[in-house]
Amino acid sequence: MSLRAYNTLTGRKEDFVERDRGRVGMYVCGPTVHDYIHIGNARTFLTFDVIRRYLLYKGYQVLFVQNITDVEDKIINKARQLGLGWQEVAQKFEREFYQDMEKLGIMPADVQPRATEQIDFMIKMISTLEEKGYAYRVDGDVYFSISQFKEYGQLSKRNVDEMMAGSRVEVDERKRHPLDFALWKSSKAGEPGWDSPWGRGRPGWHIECSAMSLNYLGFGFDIHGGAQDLIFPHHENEIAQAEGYKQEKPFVRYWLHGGMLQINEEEMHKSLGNFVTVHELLEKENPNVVRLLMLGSHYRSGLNFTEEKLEEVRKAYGRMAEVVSRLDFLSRQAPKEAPRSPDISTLERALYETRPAFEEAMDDDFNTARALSAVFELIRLVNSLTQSSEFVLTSRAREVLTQARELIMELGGVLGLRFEEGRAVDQSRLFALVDLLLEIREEARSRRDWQMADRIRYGLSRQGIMVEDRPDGPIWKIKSDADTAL
RNA sequence: GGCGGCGUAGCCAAGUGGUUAAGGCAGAGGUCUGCAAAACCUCUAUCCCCGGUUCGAAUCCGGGCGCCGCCUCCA
Repeated sequence: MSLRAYNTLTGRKEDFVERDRGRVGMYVCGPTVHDYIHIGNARTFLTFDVIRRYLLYKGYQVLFVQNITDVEDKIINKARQLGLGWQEVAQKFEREFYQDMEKLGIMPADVQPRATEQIDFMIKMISTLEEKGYAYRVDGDVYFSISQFKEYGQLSKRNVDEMMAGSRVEVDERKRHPLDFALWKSSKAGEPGWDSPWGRGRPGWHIECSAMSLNYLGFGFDIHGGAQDLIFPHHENEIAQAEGYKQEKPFVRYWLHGGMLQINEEEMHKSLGNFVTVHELLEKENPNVVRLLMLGSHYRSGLNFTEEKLEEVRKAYGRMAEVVSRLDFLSRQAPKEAPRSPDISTLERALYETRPAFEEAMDDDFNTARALSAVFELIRLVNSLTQSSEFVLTSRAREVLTQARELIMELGGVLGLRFEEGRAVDQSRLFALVDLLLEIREEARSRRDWQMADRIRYGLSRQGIMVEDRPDGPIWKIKSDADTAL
């Protein structure tokens, strides 16, 4: 079964055929670093993280590029507001972005260029567009003339003239067409600026992504992603710039767009007070829960984010994590003899059926919800076997369960779910366990139950934990090469 | 006004021409059980309405009703 993906450009699911055999070039519009990223951003980034992971799982060599927009009006405004330099604002929120992404378990991009490091290439593109008649100057600004690009509107399926009628845009009289957009903006004093053929200025927002994707992935790369709100005008403009510049098409083979996230049935807005940043959400929420919530519906659908849904997903994730730790435990146990082996045939069969079901779902335009159901089905069968009263951990059963564990971990991993965090036992928990055992031992000693007391001491010493009884109570230390007391 | 999408169980959500209509959460009953927790089993859907196409429709077509997103910086 081959991979199919919904391409916004054609409006259909299409077979995925990469430009260069076995290699996929992928670009996802990154953040403007003027504030913490919000959970809407997170949804999009999680979506493309999963797509990327699945492509890797399928054996593609993926080159993943994402920009950092570190010069833009919002950053400048924020800096004014805070009385900081624009670079300081950009640097701070770029750092926060990386931290949030890491917490969300999103793989770092292979290349993550900053807009300010690509100015030369943008200037080159704009100059070429100007030479080829796609751009014109007004004062110190340079605009792209959409009338010169016949296919403008192809991605968003808009008729440029019809749009004019219902347009709410305030028309800038200096532009030849209301939808013409800035390639280069002149900078006023105190604003960031670079020297250019058009004077001191800075790039328009749309040119960045064209420049960076072209620079790192080359023309005609495979996947360009973002959320649906970027289809128009941002991605439409990117196509116009890139195809105008190269005089070729297509700029991108597959345009993938994620659906919008809402909070309590409303669009997220600071003014509505429902603006949730990843930073604050992850202060109290497990990132895997957030991810699982997003995976529960198709990436192209709208998604309503609510506290109730979060609560449901917490439980579902708890079930997944629990079965993984149960399997961890069982796979470490010594197998037992049994007169009658438990019936493992159902689970054995499921082991063969789960992966194809998972792949079929993911191959069909990355249907994570359906893929997840295959994993949950496997989990149910594991529980059904291990929790039944007749269950005995024979060596064959252990083998099958270990395979089940590996499969759950692997497929969960393709979706970016991490179970190992819940399993890590940190030192303070280990110490608390030793203390608990010593408490029990003291109770045994006070009952003069020397057998129990010795058993605990011996058991601990086998783990390298030495107990010494002193008049004022026991102390313990971990035996090491230097035999240092803790 | 233009473009796109949605309406499936109490809730969330897959499925898009023929399967017992996935899965998660919640609820009821049951099993297991020293207590607790977990888990498993069973039950709960005339697929928004009305027509049409078809041997056969949740799935395709037409109409209606309801809802949403985008069209402006926006992931």
